Amino acid sequence: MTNKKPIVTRFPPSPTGPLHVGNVRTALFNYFFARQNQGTFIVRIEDTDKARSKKEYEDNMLNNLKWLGISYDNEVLLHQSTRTPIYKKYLEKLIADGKAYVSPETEGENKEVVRFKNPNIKITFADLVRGDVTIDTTDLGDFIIARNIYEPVYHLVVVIDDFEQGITHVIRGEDHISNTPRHILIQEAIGAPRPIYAHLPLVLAPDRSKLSKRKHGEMVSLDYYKELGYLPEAIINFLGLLGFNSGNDQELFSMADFIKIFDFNKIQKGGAIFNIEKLKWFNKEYMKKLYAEGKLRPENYLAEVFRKNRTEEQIKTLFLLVFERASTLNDLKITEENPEWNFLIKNPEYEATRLLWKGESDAKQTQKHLSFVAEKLQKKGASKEELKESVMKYAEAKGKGSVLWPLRYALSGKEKSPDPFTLLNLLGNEKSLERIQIAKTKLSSL
RNA sequence: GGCCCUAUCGUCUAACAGUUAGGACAGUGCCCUUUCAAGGCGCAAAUUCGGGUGCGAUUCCCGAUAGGGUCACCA
Repeated sequence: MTNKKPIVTRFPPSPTGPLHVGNVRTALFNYFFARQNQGTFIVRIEDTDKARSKKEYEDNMLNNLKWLGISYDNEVLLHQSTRTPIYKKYLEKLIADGKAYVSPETEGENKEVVRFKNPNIKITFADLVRGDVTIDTTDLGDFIIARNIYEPVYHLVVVIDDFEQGITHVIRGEDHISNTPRHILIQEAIGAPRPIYAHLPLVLAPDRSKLSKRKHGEMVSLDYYKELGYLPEAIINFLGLLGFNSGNDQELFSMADFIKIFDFNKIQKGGAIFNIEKLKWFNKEYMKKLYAEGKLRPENYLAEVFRKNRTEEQIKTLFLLVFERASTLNDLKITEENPEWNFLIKNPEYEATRLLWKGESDAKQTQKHLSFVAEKLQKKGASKEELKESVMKYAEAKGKGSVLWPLRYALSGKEKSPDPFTLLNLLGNEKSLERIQIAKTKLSSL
C-alpha cells in the first residue's frame, strides 16, 4: 500500500458576526472528514477585515464550537491580522516575479492597490461533490489581492494560509466555487500545491435563497437556537443530514456516527432548506434520551411556586405533563407568567356557560355531578384510586362528558388540559374543593 | 445580464437502468380518550418538460424551463 498523505481540513471563520448555522454545517463536515481519517482539523481566524472583525464574535464562534463538541487540533489559533509580515513577503515576491503589480486606482478607497496579473486561462478543478468544474479566468480580470503591501485581501491570505498550514482538503460552501479559480491562480503563482476541493450545497432559507443575516435575521445564528433550548446533539444531527444522507432509513446519528459514515459520495448537490420543524423533532428525540438518562431535573425548569407544597410525586407528574408537550428546553421552563400552566397556582377565571358539556343545558344536573365529586373528595381516607374508580363509575352511568368535562373545567378553566384526575392530584383536595365550589356557584347564576 | 452550479412527495432524502418509486418531518384519518398532549395504526403526497441511446429510463446524453450561487479595495 502507498503511504497516504495525512489529511488536514480547516474551518476559517471570519469574526464579523455570530456563528452562522451554515458555517456550523461546514465546520461539521470538515470535522467529520478529518476525524474519520485520523487527520487534523484546524480552526483559523480570518480577520483581515479590520473594520468588521470583532473579538466578541471570535469568542462567540469559539465558545459555540466548544458547545457543539467540535474540537480543533491546532495548538495556536492563527489570526490573519497578526501575519502581515508573512503576507508581505509573498506579495513582494509576486511583484518581483512580475506576477502581480501595484496599480494606480481612480475609484475606491485607495489610490494604489496590488493586482494579480491574470494569465487569462481556463482552470479545471476536480470537486469531490461535483466532479470537474471548468471556469475561464478571463472574466476575472486582474483582480485585487491587496489594498496595499500591508493589507492583503481574502483571496491572497486564504491561499497562503492553506499552503503554510498544509491543508489537503478545502471543504466549503458552494458560494466559493467562483472564487476557486482565483485561488488556484494564486497557488500556481506562489508555487503552492492545489488542495482537493469539495463544495457543499448551501443551507437555504424557506424562500430557497441562501440563509443570510441580512435577509433572514436572527434565525441564521446558532445562538438563536441555543437560546431557545435546542440541544447540540439535535443541531448536529439535523445539520449533518442537510445535504448528506446515510443511504439507509436511519434518522438518529451522533457525532461519532457521522464520523464513521461520512462520505463525499453521499453529499447532495442541490441546496437544502433549513426546516425548523424537523429540527424540533430531532430535539424532542434527544430530550427524551436525556430524560431517560435522568439528566432532566424538574427543579431546573419548574419555578418555585409550582414546586411549593407539592410532593415529589406531584412534581414529577407535573414535569412529565410539561415534558410531553415540549420540543425545546425552553418549553420546559414553567413560570408564573405562563398562561398554559398558571391555572395550577391561581384560580382560573372563565364564563359559567363553559362548564356545560356540549349538548348539555341543565346547569342543575352539572351542579349535581360536581357535588358528587366534592362529596367523594371530602370523604377522609379514600385513596386516589378509589376516588377515580367511584367517579368514573358515576360518570359512566351519567355520561362521561357530562361529568368529566365540568369537573376538568372547574379545576383548570381551560378548553385543553390534562385529565381531571391528574388535576385533582396536582391541586390537592383543598384547592380542588374550592374550585368545585366556585364552579357550582357560577352554575347557580345560569 | 455574463459565468458557474442544481433539479424525486410541501420539506430533508433513498433508488448508482428493471422497485407497486422507499423512509423521515410536516399534513390528514382512525384508535385510545371528557378536552389537549403523548402513543399506536392508516392515508395522501414526487421523478419539471422535450428529444435522443437502450429490450427497458428517476437513473446515461442533448436541449428547454425553473431555481440558486457569483460577479467587492467582505470573507
